[in-house]
Amino acid sequence: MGFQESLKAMSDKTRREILNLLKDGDMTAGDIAAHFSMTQATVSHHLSVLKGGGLVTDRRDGKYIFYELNTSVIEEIMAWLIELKGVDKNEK
Amino acid sequence: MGFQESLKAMSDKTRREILNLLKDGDMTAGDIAAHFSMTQATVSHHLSVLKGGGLVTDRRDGKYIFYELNTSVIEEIMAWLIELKGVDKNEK
DNA sequence: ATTACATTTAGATAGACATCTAAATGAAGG
DNA sequence: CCTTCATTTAGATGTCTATCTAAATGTAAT
Repeated sequence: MGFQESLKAMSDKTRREILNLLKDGDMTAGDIAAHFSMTQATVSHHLSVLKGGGLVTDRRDGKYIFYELNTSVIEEIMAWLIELKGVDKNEK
Repeated sequence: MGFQESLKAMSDKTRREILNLLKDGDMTAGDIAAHFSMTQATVSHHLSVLKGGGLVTDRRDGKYIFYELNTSVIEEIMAWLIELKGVDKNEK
């Protein structure tokens, strides 16, 4: 699980929408899938890509599997972007 | 040119390396290509994807074409990430 | 004009990916 | 245990993408 996988995971529209959903609190796989018009299997695939990129974690609670945003990876990406923008070259 | 294209552009390792190169100042297509072991044509393709995502701009100067980082798109992405991290749910 | 140099475009190919249907796993309740 | 519900896994398919070689474009210098 590295940068590559995290950014690949974020680069899909459906997956970004999943992240936006999760922003407001944990959700079950079923509830997440209900927000989309694609198959549950497809959404499950997207969830596993997000998990592979470290952007979400999952936990089982009885019959349900809850997904949760993992913000630490988001911070890593932000750190890279800040570094990329860098100190303005004209400032020195 | 939208979010989708910007993030897709960033989600490739080679292209991220190009962005990192450009961080330290503008470069010609040839100089950029020289940093990689792939064909100049392939690097040119990556540059056009980065351009499509608004992450770089290009300008011709005589024989050479210079590429330059465009930081405004980077800021847009950062804004989304900040929004995504959001106010900590436990804080309310 | 002709040659040389810098870069892109065209066309092809192999591998990756989003999506689907159908089958498998795993947990809870009768 | 057997059924039902929640979710994932397997296998297939069409589309997208990274890469290559070869050809085209654009610019400068002779």
